Amino acid sequence: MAKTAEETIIEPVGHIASNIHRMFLTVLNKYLADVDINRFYYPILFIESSKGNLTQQELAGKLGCDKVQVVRIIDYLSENGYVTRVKNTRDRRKYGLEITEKAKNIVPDIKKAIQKANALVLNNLSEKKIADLYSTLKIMEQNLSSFKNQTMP
Amino acid sequence: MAKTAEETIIEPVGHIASNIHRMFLTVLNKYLADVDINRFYYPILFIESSKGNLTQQELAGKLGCDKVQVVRIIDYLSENGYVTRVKNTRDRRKYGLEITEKAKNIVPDIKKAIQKANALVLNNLSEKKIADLYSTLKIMEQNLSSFKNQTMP
DNA sequence: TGTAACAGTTAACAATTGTAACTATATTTG
DNA sequence: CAAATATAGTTACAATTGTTAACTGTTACA
Repeated sequence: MAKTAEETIIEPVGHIASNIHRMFLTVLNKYLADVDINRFYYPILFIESSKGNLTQQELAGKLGCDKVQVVRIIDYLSENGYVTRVKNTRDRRKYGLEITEKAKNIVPDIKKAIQKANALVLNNLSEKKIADLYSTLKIMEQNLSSFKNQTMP
Repeated sequence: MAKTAEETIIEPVGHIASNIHRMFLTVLNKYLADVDINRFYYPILFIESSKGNLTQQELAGKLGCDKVQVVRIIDYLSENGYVTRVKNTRDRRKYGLEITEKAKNIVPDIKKAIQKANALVLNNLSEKKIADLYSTLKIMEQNLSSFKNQTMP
């Protein structure tokens, strides 16, 4: 069946993932060409749905990135008028993230664009294949993040 | 079954892909910590298996990136003594890419590391799930690249 | 011969990421 | 309570990547 390791070049999963990621962003950007930002659409949805009760650390957890990257995301979104930082009065180290009216107006567009881009990339795949894909990707993320939290074996 | 779009935040496939890519590279680098390069392992395998009959353009096609990025890859690999450019005598615009002895020595390590990283990220997944994943990812890549070659619909 | 196409390079700039060191605030603990 | 420690967020730096345009040298072809 399968060739042995010596004969076949196994494509690293990360390499495929990288290509898909890059192309996906290009598609999403074309669908959202009218919006005056060109990235970080997805964090806006989290901030919107959390109704102000979301700190930057929590957002980092949801996005699977580190807190420095979140600072960059929030800087970018607030510079462009989509998000504001609101000091948490109980714990003044924290900020609650809130979206602006400007952001609320484009949330439906973002959702539609993500759906449309997802539909494009998942074209020619059955419902079952798509469900399997998501569950498989989630398992992969877990495998990798549990490795990250280990010392080397 | 599934919630409607208004209720659920659909995670963009590209976002998942990005996280997997980033974590995968970290894993691969840890497995190859002894090697004095920290990226572009995968291109080495292509160059090795092509026995000198591979131009930079062809490599770009195989890797799914553009020729400028290939220049950077080959610059990096040749500066570190893993690859040499050999002028094609028939078409003197082209170079044949060849790997050095130093590279040949680490090819098995690279293959093992990629296998190991793949095995890690694909842990807890059956053979069938893995095969499905690869075929699904390939379909996704095709969907995206056919979009790229279109004018906007 | 002249013109277009191709392979590869260079340069410039924006975007992205990783890391470490830093400020300010809160919590723990002796 | 004071000192040590932890947490939330920021800043700064370095390396990488993406993208585009302009460029050299070579080949194909009309």
